[in-house]
Amino acid sequence: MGKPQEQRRKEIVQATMDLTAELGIKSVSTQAIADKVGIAQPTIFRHFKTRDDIFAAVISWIAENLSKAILSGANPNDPPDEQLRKLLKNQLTFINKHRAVPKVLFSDLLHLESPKLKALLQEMMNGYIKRVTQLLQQGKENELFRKDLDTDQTARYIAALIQGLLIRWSVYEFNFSLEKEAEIIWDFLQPVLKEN
Amino acid sequence: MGKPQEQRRKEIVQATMDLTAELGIKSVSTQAIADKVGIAQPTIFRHFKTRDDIFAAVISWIAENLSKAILSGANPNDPPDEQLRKLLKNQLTFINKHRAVPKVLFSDLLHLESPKLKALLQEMMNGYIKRVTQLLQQGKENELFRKDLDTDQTARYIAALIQGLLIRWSVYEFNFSLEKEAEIIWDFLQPVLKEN
DNA sequence: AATATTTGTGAGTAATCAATTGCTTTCAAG
DNA sequence: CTTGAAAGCAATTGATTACTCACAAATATT
Repeated sequence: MGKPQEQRRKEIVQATMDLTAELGIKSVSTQAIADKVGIAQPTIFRHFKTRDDIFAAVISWIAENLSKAILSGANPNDPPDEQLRKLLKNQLTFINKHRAVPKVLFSDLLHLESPKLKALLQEMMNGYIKRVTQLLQQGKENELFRKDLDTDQTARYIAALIQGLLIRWSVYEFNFSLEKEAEIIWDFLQPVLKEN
Repeated sequence: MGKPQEQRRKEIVQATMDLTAELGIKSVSTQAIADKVGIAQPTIFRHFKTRDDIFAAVISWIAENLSKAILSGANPNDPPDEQLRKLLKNQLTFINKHRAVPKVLFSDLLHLESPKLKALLQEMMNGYIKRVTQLLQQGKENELFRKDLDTDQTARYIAALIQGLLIRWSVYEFNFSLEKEAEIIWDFLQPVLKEN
């Protein structure tokens, strides 16, 4: 017998993410994954029923760890604007380390293909927007943000801004630091959030 | 003999865009295109050397017509802020009519695959950012926009914002009007562009 | 030690798809 | 009316790929 179920599954997910970052999703065949892990191709199917299931596991991994990263160091005693700043920072720091994220998020997967995967992604994005909306709302209540701020709309645009940024990052071969960009985006957002 | 070269090419490009909007790029096979046009699959290759060449033609078509749409009704006598508003409006109105645009723009194509296609896309995006930067610069000079506006940075973020918006539009099955969203985005941007 | 279960593999299957080939039809130019 | 080129097609090819199957080896259970 080889390695125990759980460890192999993690290895496969990790290999899939590495390959995705390098090659793009389309080129990640079960053969390529098997080669990377160092097992035979049919062995993949001992651990995952289908190829889509592998990507489902990848998306779950990302959702889980991104969520952790965003919450880590979130101090409820901080004022909401500081919490939001940290959220953006933590988010981009995490993605900076995982180049597969934009490739998975903005692949053809997402534009139809598997409804199951699409649902997973939508759920993740909804959670993100919900959290940002919450912080914006709190900031409004504490009079840190402008009174007429449309929290829902703004949260969606912040999410859109980040997504667009990730696309550029991915298209231009990760040739700038996402982490640094967090500061710049935060500055960019100030006039939107705060009174004059 | 069938239809003349140029007309068939256009038909193939159009069919490809229609199918892409419906099914996503991955499902657009040369067979599917041929069926839609009403010719045999090998006939496709009388008009295009490879499948990638078809998508190159699609991207060129988009680049050309998006550029036209953006410039159409651009009155150089308008103040720069009004020109920018119209640019966003025209851009989103155009894309609203062509659902293939986000699918092509944010497909796996873009995340490596064909370097030729990637170069085409980058060129298109660069042209867009250049134009926006120009208008921001003019607005600054006319004191319509804040003095400390980083035109380059802001142009990139406006582009990112639009890209993120297109992703949401595509993911949520085009269930809101992009054209209406143009106004909302414009309002959102006001505090960024203008002095308090 | 005997047995059952899990993990592993080599060989293969079936499907998909872009692209080729050889031949036919259509049409315009001379 | 002939001829040559463009446009068309049926049949096929070659490559890729997710997934299966029959069997072997390793490990856990009794």
